[in-house]
Amino acid sequence: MILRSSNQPKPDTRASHIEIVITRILEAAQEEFAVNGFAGTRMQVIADRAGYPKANVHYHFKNKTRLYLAVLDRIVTRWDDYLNDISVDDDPAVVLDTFIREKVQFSFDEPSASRLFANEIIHGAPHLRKHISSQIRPYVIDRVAVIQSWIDAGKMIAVDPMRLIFLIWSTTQHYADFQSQILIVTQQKKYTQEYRKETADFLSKIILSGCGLTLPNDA
Amino acid sequence: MILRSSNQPKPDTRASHIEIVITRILEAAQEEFAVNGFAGTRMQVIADRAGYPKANVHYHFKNKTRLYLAVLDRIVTRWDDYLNDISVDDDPAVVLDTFIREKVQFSFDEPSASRLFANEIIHGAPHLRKHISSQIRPYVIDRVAVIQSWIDAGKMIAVDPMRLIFLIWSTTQHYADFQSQILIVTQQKKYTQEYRKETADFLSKIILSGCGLTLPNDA
DNA sequence: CAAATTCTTGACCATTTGGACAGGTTTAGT
DNA sequence: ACTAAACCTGTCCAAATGGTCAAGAATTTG
Repeated sequence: MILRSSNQPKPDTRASHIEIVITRILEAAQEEFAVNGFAGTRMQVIADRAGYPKANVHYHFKNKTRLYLAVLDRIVTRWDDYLNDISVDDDPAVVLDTFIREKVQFSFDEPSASRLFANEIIHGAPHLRKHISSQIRPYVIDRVAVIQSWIDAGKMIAVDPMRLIFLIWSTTQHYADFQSQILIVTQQKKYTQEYRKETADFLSKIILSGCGLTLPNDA
Repeated sequence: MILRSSNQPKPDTRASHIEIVITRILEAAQEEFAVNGFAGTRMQVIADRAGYPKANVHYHFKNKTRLYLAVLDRIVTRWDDYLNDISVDDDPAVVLDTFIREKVQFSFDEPSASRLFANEIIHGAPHLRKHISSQIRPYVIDRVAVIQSWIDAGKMIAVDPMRLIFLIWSTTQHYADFQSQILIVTQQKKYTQEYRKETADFLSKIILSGCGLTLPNDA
């Protein structure tokens, strides 16, 4: 009795199998690149981590640089998914609160993505210049305009909108990028669910307060 | 006529000469390590940058790791010099303002030091664990106690002191670590004096405000 | 079912790079 | 001035590593 695979949802057809292989390699690569940087990462280690021979990795990704770019691209795409639209009519407090909490969540949920990104920027963003000027910059300009309109409408006190965005980025990413330092200073083994929540609350509260804002449902 | 060198301040005595050599190597190494990370940095490039043959670098520093540690140690020492003492009797607004401005200045003045440090932390602080737990942690605990006493005395609103310190660290260091991104987004070639000043003003203002503080001499 | 295409992998290689070393040079001490 | 110690550097090398390749296995196609 030969089982034709077509009656099942093709659990192991060529395409889907490759997809799995690619994903496993990308995930392994992301962890390694995040921890060791580009130069410090060994193709052999990525291969081992993914569970394939090194030559297989080189079959799917022409070379180390291409693999790195693929990882970066994957991170950036997922990053963009987080970007929500905001409008002049929204309540600044609600928007900023949501924004801060989403960023905090991303940092805690995908620290290696955040670290890899940070690493790339620290080293001069050699592979991200284009993405920054074509994607991130327009995004920032857009948000700046909205925040400025809030200020003009007297909805919040006058603070430089772009630096406000940088401030939110830096404070939220800090918990991923500087995780090792924070864990040592706070003497934790890993972030607890409670610590994550209190961090989000703290950041939201102090930043909103810095903008002269309070959440609608606040006491 | 033989010039005895003892009347002059020995401009080229052995010790002082070595000092110069060591310093030049350390400076070159700091720049390279900051930009390329430990693994990505070539001893040859450091030597070239310092202006000595590679073998000379290896004479003064046993190996790459020792050189890296020496650079790190130099940074950490200079870092510690920035740490000013604070007391319960001080005005929170003044202390925080000073602290923020000093950190901002350090970021702008020594970006490579900040980046190298950040890099080390991102990669799990393999060479700084001890320093963090023996130097940084006590420092933080100390400041936390003072801030808490301010809160207890009603001098500022209740915010988690340790997270406040992390917030100041992250926002100030951001301008060094993420310099490449900020310059692209703001379309600058380099930070101007004006940008530096406005950044310090912005951060001081929004953070103090977030703590419910205002500077004594404010309008 | 046979051919063609795609995927997998062990073995191998060229290059890079940290570092050793020996011999030469300069400085300090007496 | 002479010796010993410290410093400098050209040359060489072993190890590590990204990447190649050819042959074999699996899958799709006609």
